[in-house]
Amino acid sequence: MVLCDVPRPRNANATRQAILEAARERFCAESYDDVGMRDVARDVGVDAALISRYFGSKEDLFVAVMDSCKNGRDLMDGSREDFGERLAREIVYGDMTPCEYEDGGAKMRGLLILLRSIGSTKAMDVVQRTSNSRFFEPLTQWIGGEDAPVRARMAAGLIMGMAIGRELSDGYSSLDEAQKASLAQRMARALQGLIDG
Amino acid sequence: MVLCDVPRPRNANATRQAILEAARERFCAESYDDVGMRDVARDVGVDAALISRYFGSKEDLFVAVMDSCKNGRDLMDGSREDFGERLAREIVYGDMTPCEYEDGGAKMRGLLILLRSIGSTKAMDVVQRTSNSRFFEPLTQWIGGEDAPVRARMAAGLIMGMAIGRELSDGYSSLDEAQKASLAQRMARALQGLIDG
DNA sequence: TGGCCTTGTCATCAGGCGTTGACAAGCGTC
DNA sequence: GACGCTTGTCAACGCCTGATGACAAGGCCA
Repeated sequence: MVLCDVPRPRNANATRQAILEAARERFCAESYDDVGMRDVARDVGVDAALISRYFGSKEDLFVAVMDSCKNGRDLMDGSREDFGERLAREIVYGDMTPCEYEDGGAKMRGLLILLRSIGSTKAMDVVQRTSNSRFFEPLTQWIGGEDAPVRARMAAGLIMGMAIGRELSDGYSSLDEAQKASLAQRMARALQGLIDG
Repeated sequence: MVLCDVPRPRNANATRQAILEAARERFCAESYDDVGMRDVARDVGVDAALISRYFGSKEDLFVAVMDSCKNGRDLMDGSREDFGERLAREIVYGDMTPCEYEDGGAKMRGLLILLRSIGSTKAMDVVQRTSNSRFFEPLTQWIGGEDAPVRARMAAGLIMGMAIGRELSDGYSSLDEAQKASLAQRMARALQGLIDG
């Protein structure tokens, strides 16, 4: 989103990194199909051809973006006791759209990117692979114990579904504050129940 | 998917209907962006230009498809007591892909189409409008009682999330039969709990 | 049978996409 | 200061998309 009129110093690593971050923002806000190489290039202030040269193809860029995200595992940062509340708060109240580096909502970013491109045929392979290796499997392992795979699926389903529901209803804008609080509480309880067994 | 080598009898209504059904199958299996007018036309055995003439634009066709689906409300067909079990069974065991008319999985079709195109910027307006008027609002009304909007969001989230999780993990193929049963049971209980209060 | 409205086809358009290879400009090194 | 590698730009390609308007052919009615 930041255009530089003063020419960027010639630095391959920095440019590559800038492309990666711009792409991450784009994939965070739009689906795989809707993100264009030219869009990303414009954000960085660079020619689209450069992206092809640095990353190979659009799909490779997408993979690189996914790899650069602190996927899944971050959801499990913090104590086990308030997992439900943390997640619920993040989804109901957190701002997932701005997508700034290391900031609020950053934890959800990898997941958000997956959800955005979930429908795209072209990205499906990557999405499936990534969601398994970066989301389902770590969550299953983290939950542990009896019936962990099943409980992880349920938790993941609830998390994804609520995140999508939020997108669909524009940040749960039709709910008032009390209702949002109630939603967060219900979600927290449901998630925590799945974690605790 | 059915190609007719013998020329279709000239019948505007029938052709229009055939286009609508072919489009419904396509939108059921692919995202808005991935479905091409030429694909739909080929399925029907007709020229793509005809679709434009009958339906106006691709977006209009998408709207017509959504209108033609028995959305949302169908999820609430049947008794209130086994809502959770019905839905859970549909999602965990039902085949949502074949997408045949009036057959198993048909109830989920409208929802499936929404989920498929959830990431597309071009379809977002229609998706948001439809998911509200055909899914969230009826569900809220059907649940009724105290806190209905919140409980409806939770239920919708769980349904959508589990449906997506299913797509992501290829029909929960990594789970064995016992685990699938456990998943269905957990989901049924969670949903029913939301319905009952 | 001849006319005419309806139904469907065909060629084509403008625009967008990802990608490519040839060229320009910066910058360190000898 | 000139060479040469790196970094970035530019123009173009081939392909695909949704949409349009001119045209062919079926089918009904007089």
